[in-house]
Amino acid sequence: MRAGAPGTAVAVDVVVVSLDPDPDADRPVVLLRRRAEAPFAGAWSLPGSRVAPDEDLTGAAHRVLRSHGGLRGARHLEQLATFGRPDRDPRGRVVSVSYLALLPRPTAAGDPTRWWHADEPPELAFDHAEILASALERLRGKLTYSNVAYGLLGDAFTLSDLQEVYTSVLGRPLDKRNFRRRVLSVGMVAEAEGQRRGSHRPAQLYRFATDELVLLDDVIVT
Amino acid sequence: MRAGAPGTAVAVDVVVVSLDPDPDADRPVVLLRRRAEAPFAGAWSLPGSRVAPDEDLTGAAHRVLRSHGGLRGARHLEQLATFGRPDRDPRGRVVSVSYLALLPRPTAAGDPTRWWHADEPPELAFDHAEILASALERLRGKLTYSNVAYGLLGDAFTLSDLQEVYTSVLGRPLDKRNFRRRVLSVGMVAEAEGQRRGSHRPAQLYRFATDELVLLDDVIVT
DNA sequence: GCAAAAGTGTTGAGTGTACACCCATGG
DNA sequence: CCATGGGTGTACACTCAACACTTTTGC
Repeated sequence: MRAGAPGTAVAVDVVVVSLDPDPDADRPVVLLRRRAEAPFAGAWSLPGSRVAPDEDLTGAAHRVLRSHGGLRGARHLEQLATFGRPDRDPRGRVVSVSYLALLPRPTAAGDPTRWWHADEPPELAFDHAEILASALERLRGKLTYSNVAYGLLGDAFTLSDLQEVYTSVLGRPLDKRNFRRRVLSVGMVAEAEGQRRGSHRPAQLYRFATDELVLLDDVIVT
Repeated sequence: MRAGAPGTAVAVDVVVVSLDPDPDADRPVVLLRRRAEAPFAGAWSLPGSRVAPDEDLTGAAHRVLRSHGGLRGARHLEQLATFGRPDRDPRGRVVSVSYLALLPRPTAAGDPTRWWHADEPPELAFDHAEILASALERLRGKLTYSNVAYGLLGDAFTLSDLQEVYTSVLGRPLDKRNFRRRVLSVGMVAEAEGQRRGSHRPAQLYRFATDELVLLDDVIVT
């Protein structure tokens, strides 16, 4: 592929983030793909693709998600930044538009992809370590002043689930009473029908007031 | 130019923002270029350029600033977003990486460029109206939680100058005492040597504590 | 009855907001 | 002495942060 094509190519790379399903892990995970060929053979990279000539950038990002099997579950996709150092790809000039995708649970990932803890990634190809870092920073920032958390939760969830999203991504504990008061008072979530049962007191289910990104006037956590 | 070149081209477009020097205007201004040729002949566009094969994206943005005469005075340059609708340029596929540049005063602009009030731009070519709008939104946001204002002020300025930057860009008045207390308490500025004199009490000069972008823990204005 | 997670209020400290007058200079 | 912008302090309302125990269920 790309045998000596001249000029500048445009690609998208997608940082696909979810949460470790182990309830005790409390860590975000990211989908990476092992590279079989040079350059960076054996290293891991973000899933990505060249942008087709008549394809929208967002469309290309969606295609990358689709091409990884079960990644239909993405509930949020946003553009991050564009990386264009001339030497970032040794094969030639490739400008990379990066995207952040969020999904509620890691889908089954077969070779050559795997989920990694986002805070301890393996050796990454190209400038993908930089892209990953900026994605995580953006996500942490947006949690505090928007409802992006919807990208990491299903349609119905408990307030403990929601709090777990926050503690996992931010990497620190939050006070339960203050957290609940806050998310309810800013109107981010509303009660849904039903409860979740377990070997303990049932928990009220909630849903997001809206499934679109909303920037909040107030901040959830400081 | 660009006679039938296939594939995807990459360009940068720069939203150059400053403040109307008329002290009563209190409005941000933006540099636009009148298009002589099709497409969009007669319309106005953001200054921009194709990215050269061995050129960094940031380098291309700097080159665009340099190529417009006196624009050496830019004190801030940051990437905004990348626009890539396949049909955004009728001549062929061009992906545009947009940048925001700030400078303290509008420099002399000769044909075919002119400064326009940013809130009442003329008819714009391509998707440049969208790019301009997102630039202004980003600037307003960053004023509140960072020291970007340094991009719109010289090395020494009075606190009234600084407040004028805020009221111009945000488009609303701010309480003088609260504003001063805030910018001083977050350590954004420090006293400089000297005063500015006029037909009134002299004003203490200040400078920014740092000339690099700093995200603040606290917010200047709500 | 035990384990496990859900759910719930109050208080004190600190911060944000509103507000009006005197000061120093140039002309 | 007048006009112009520069500079300053306080009181009140509100918000934020810290904190521990009871409830409901499954087993």
